[in-house]
Amino acid sequence: MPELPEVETVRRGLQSLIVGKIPTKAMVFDSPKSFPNALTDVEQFLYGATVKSVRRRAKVLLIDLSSDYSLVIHLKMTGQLVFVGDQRFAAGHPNDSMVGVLPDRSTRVELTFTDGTHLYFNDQRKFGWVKLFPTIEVPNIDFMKKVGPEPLLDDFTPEILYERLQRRKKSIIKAAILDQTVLAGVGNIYADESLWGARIHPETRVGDLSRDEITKLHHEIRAVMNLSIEKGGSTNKNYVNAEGKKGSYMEFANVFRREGQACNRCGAVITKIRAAGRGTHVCLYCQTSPMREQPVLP
DNA sequence: CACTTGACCTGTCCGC
DNA sequence: TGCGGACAGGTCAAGT
Repeated sequence: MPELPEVETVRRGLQSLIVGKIPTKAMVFDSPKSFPNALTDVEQFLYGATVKSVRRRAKVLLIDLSSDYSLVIHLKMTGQLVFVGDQRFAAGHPNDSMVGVLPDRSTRVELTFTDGTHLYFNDQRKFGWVKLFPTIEVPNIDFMKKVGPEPLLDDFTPEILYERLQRRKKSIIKAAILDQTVLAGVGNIYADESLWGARIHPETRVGDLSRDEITKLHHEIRAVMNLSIEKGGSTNKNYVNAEGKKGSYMEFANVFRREGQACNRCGAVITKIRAAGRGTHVCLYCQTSPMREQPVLP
C-alpha cells in the first residue's frame, strides 16, 4: 500500500478538499467487503453528517463526521482515495489527474456530497476497506490497540525504537521494522530505503545491532519519510494522492527498485534479494554495519 | 509469546 | 499469440 508518507499525503489533500462537505449517498460496487456496514447505519450516521476533519494513525485514515461516527479507511496495497470536484477535470485536464473518468473498473465505493462532488475509493486488488465506526470506538479497534508509535512525532526517540525492537530480537531487522506493532507506518519501500541509509543489511538479526546502529536507523526512518512527504509520496505503480496525482519520491530512492543500478554511495551494483517474505533491495558492499569490516569492491 | 508462511485479489510481466 | 508462474506498496490467521 501506500505507506505512511502516501497516506499522510492523501490525508493532507482530503483535509483541504472535503472538510465541511456533507455525504448524501454511498454507492458500493462489486464487493460489499470494501464497505461492509449495514445500509441502515450508513443512512443514519453517514448521510447528512458534516465532515469535521481528516486524521491519520499509522497507515489508516480517519474521516471524522458530525454524527460522532468516523469513516475508517485502509488502502492496503492498491487503494486510492480520489476527490473529483468536476467530472470534466478527472481525465487529465486541467489538474493533471492520472486517473480517468470515475467510477472505473477499480472503483469500490463512490461517495456523493450534497454539492455534487464525489470521493472515490478505488482498489484494484480489493484488499482495502472503508468502515463506519463510532469515533469514540476507533482506539478500541484491534489494529489501533496493537499498533506502535508514530515515527514522526517528537516523542519517538532512538531509545523508544530500541525498546520496541527488544520483542523481536531474533528476527531480521527488516521484518522487525515492517511489524506495525513495533512502530507505525514503515512498509517495503521505506524499510529498504532507511536500512540503506543506516548501512544495515536487511537480514541482520535485531539482537546483533548496536545501539549506534539503531540510533542511526531511527534517524534514517524519519529522514526518509519526511523527504517522501515533501515529495508527495512514492508512486511505484498505483498510488495517487487525493487529486489523482502521482508522488515523486521514487526519483530520490537509493535502492528501492534500483536493482542492477549503481549504488549512489559506493558505486557497487544494487542487488534484489528476498527477505521477510518481500522483495528487498540492498547494496551488499556498503550495507553491512559501521561496526563490522567493510567488504571490498570487486 | 516469537516467528514464518500462506491467504486474500487483480493485473502485469517474463520465459517458454 | 498463448499460457503458466512469479510478483506487486499490507495485514491477518494459522502453523511451527
